[in-house]
Amino acid sequence: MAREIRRIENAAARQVTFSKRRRGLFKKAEELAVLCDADVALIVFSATGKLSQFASSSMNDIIDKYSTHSKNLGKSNQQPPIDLNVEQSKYSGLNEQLAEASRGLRQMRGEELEGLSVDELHQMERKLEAGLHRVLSTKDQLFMEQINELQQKAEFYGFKFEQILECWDSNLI
Amino acid sequence: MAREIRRIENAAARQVTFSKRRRGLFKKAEELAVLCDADVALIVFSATGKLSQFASSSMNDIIDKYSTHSKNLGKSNQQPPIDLNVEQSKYSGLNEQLAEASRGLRQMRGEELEGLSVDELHQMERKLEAGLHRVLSTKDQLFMEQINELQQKAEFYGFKFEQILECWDSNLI
DNA sequence: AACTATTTATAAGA
DNA sequence: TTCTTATAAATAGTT
Repeated sequence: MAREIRRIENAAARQVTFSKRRRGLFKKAEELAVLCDADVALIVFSATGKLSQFASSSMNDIIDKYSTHSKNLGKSNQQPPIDLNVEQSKYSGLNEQLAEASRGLRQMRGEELEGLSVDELHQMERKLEAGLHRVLSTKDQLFMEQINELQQKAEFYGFKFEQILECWDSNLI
Repeated sequence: MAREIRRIENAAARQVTFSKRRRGLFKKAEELAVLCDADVALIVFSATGKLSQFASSSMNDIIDKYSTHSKNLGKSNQQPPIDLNVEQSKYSGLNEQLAEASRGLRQMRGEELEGLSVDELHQMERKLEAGLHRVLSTKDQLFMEQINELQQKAEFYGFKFEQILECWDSNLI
């Protein structure tokens, strides 16, 4: 049953549909970006105000490019004080790598199984497991690196900030 | 006919796919906005630089809302003082969850396969895949949350730091 | 969350 | 580009 495209009145149903469709939408946004080499930014606020976002490169870059393109002399008064664009682009690169790895697993799985012997199936299982572990550890490592970097950044600025406040309190400045 | 999600090398095919999928993506973006009362902004630059956009309300409003949301720096010291221990404990909780999920997958795999029919093996493959995807997305989400938090923290302190340096330079303090 | 019946999207070919 | 059609993917309704 095709559903009419108008606001779902029942709040619970609306929430369920939101979850399902949001996932689908983000997936397709990423697919478009990868398949067609497009630059895609997607921002979604739920009815309750929760933000989800996707950007194939850096969200800030895309928004800037958009602002220029649409001749919008507008504000965009925000430019990150520290270099967070670097973090973001690094992160989307990570997404690509993960997509790649997952694709590999999917391919490995996708081969026709009907013709194979039990032994061959067993081997395939092993390959699958090996692939899974490679994916998980690659991913772990990348995430870890990024988290460490951000943590250091937070620590650094946090430290500087505290330091300055201390001086301030002591009337050193 | 499933197509691998990687850049389409043939330019003509890429263009055709871009047209088709872009249409689909915009349609779904609008449907999500209407059905679920969400605020949605979608910006797409083709590989050749052409802009397409959709916004369920005003693009500028959504971008502003996004900017505020993703870097809520403006107001005074409302950000929690830096507490990296919290981050770390959260992170180790995450590791536990992952270990758990992986164990589940391994168990699922570990059953004796010799006695099973090809059909049953097929089913097992499907379960494995489903499990893998659940693991990956749970993990993604948790990492994502953590990264966002750290990013905001880094942004906040970075911003404060810059602000203070500016005052300093202007001899305001 | 998981499953299934349908609908929708889309890849390939014309 | 647009149309057609076979197939894959998304999702509405249900459990």
